[in-house]
Amino acid sequence: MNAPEGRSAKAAATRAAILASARRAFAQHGYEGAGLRGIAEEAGVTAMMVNRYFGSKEGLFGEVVHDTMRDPVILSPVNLAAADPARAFAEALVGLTGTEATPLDGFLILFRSTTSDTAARIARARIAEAHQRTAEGSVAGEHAAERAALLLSLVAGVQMMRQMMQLAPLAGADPAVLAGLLTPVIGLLLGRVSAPSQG
Amino acid sequence: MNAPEGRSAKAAATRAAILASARRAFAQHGYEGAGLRGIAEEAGVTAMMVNRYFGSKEGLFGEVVHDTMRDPVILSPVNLAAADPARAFAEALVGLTGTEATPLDGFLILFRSTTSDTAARIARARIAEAHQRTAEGSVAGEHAAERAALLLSLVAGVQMMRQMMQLAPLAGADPAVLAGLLTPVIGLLLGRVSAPSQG
DNA sequence: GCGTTCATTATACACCTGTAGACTTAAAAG
DNA sequence: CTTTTAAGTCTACAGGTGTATAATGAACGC
Repeated sequence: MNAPEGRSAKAAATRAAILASARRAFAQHGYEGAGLRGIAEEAGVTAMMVNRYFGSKEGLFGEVVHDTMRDPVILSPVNLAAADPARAFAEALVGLTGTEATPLDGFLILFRSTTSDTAARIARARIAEAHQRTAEGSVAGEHAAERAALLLSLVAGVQMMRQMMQLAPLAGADPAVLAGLLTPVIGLLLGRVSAPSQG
Repeated sequence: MNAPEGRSAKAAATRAAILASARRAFAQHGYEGAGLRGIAEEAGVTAMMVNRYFGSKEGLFGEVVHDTMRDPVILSPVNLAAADPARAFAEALVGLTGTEATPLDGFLILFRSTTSDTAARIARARIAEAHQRTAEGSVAGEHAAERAALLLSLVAGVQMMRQMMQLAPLAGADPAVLAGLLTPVIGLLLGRVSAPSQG
């Protein structure tokens, strides 16, 4: 496909391949369930390359999490700039297909890796971070912290029921219907009342 | 503490001890993360007792899931018989402390075990089952299937953010506040409008 | 009493895990 | 060409996993 120019370019490509493979593996099998040999094989190299480029499995996981969580998780400011933030939010949540690499991949990785103490600590810190960002920037009204937490819970729950449990009405239903149902709920949690607009 | 009468009574006690230990272990570390030796040690026996009583690790997991999921998961009919179903539902959800064995332990076990293909299949079937029960028995109005799925997502999300991610506003906040915030949300999803009643 | 039965343990096996060190191989520099 | 440098692999090790088989030891029926 693309011919690398030098050895260092190839090295960077290998590193990226490992990272991509690791992201998929961690999202699917969790921290403990994913094996270095499997990750390396999917990247086309040996398991030792992981240790060469990332020091250890823990180091690789940290890099993956850092990489995936770099962009603001869900509540990107673009949603709030819309005329109807709740509807924009709902549509953004529903619109994510979940099959490809989405910003919510990070959620899967974090939740699937909570069984490991090492990964759980990282995951909790990331979630608390996202929560604080949500509470400060997106939620209005009283009990903003609680509202933000519930909003985060809803997003996480929907994503899990869809991606992990493959619940039919969420995985294969009409996105418009889901968005319509979610809009008032999210509006309630955001503290910004949105027009019902159903009928 | 309690003196067993015979050897068969002691055997039953051992079996129960293994089952209880396994439930805790699976809920905390997931299917793959939990080790038979650890489960057995916490039950005060050797790892081989697990195979003796349950055949294999997979058999043990199946028994644990069956045992935990025996009672209706969350939407017990008692909630719907209340004067304000949404509020009763919200209070029931918030009231679960999560530290002891609750009906929602099953959720944790299922979600934590989705990394294993074997366990994932069982988990999906159980969730689909709970969804159908919810959609048919508790949710009113149009798009009952989608509403039930979103309600299940909310419950699962709250429980995860609290038990797995230990998000502060959910893990340690005032239950009354959370219930007050959740009531209208749940009412919206149930399709039964509940009185605001926050004055 | 003896012999049987069954709960329980001890030992062992084959496999998998993450990782360390020595080795190979190919690209760059002289 | 030769030498050097770094990417990549091979082999191996210590520890863990689930599990099968053999041995132990105490409670039961006779």
